[in-house]
Amino acid sequence: MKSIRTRIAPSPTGDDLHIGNVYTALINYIFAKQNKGKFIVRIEDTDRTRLVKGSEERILKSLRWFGLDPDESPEVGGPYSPYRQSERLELYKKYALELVKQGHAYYCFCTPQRLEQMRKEQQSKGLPPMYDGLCKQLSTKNPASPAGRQELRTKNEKYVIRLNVPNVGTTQFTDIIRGKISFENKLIDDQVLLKSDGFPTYHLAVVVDDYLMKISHVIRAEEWISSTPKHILIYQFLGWPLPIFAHGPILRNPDRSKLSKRKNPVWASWYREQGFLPEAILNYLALMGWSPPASGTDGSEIFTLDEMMKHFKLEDIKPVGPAFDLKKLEWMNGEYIRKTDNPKLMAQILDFYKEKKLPERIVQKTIPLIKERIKKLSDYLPLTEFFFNRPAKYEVDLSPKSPQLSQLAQSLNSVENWTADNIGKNMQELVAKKGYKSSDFFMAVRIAITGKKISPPLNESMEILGKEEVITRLKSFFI
RNA sequence: GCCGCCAUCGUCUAGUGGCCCAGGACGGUACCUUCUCAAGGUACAAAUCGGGGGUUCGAAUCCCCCUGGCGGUACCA
Repeated sequence: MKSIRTRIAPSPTGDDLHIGNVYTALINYIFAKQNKGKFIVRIEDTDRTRLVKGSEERILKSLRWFGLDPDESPEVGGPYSPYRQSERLELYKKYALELVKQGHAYYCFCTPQRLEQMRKEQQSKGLPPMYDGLCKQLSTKNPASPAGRQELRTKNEKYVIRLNVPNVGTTQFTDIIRGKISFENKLIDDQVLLKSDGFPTYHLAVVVDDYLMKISHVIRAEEWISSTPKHILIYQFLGWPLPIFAHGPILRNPDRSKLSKRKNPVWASWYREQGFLPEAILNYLALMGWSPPASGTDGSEIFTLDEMMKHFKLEDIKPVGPAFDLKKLEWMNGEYIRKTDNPKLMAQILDFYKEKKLPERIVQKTIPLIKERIKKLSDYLPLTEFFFNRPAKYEVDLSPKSPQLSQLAQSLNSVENWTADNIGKNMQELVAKKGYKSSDFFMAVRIAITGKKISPPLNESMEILGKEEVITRLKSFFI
């Protein structure tokens, strides 16, 4: 069997790895790995105007954070280097010229202004905006080689190379996820292949690289469906075998438009900074358009990458564009936090707040108290701040409770063995002896100690804080 | 406009002709537990399977039309 090779091809034009790319990467990764194949990352940096500095590094870093480690990439190299398109310019040029030589592509000298004008006219006539083929006619009128057309022009004049799409027939392909899809050739535009700055467009570069890098399955998002016939034409003109295509859904905003940074957090870094765990995000993403089969699994929506690999089938992905639901992601993240063992969770929290340099001793003790109370790592500090600093303000005015707090301080002073159990017992006895209303009393204590109406369990918190500190905090209300 | 893809609870989905007057999960509501909040448990509400036609003894499941949503329509990817 032919070896399976998949790839993702992010372009470094944004802040970081886009969550939609994470989704595509996940599917490509799973599919490659379950077939003992290779997962490749290729950086598509052919748009010089939109290039964002540092973007590539952050994309690669985020991919590592998710554990979706590529077998070949600009970082780790591989047998088909380089994996950055800006370093492969000669290749694209070579094949573009070959297409020109065969008459499957031609030089175009039209200016952006003319193109804009042309489209305007077409639109006003209700026609689909497409290149009108002016330069193609000129080049065919000239019986010399199409390349000769270039010589007719002044040396410095800018040109592009366009794909010569036949105006008859149809181009079709079978998509693993969607079945047969076909397009009429006469509706396919003479796409620019090589830009005037010498860089290829996506359409040329993707075909050349996928062929040269022996990509077996092109698994990408739905937005590429309508350019696929252009790619197929290029494969055919160059006499190359077609890869297998699979177009997954694109993630949607809650309003169902294509997931965008204006309406939803999209950068991997945002999720990291919010304290989402990479495993949880991947698990959540896996559920977009796919679900574990009823047989062979317990039907749980919580599963590891390994489990997913056992059951995943590319053809089972649903083509419907799913809305991204942050609420469900948060729930799932909470599930993962609760599943994490305490030492590991402590390490994650310490790392998450590394610039704050939280004392490990206290963090360690608080873990059991907050584990089932946080959904994201960023929920930790708001809940536990009182362990590290005395409350700066109190949510309720405690002055009317001063006598009770004073009694408590006195009573607590007699506790010899400062444990949660003993503290609890001592307080219960005081409540019984004095006939306090217990919910009021404990709320007052809670606020006195933590500053807030909502807190981790009181007794345990007081144990961690220590007798001296607890009494000091109580004293501030009656001295 | 044109081309293409898609269509089951608010959301993610199960479901491939009878087991479905549609199952699960998130979210919501109520109750239990409880010194707060969570977590956990139990229950409830929530889809006339977008609409209309077929095919069939029988359709969420197959076919057609309509509608709607989305994507594409760049010297962006």
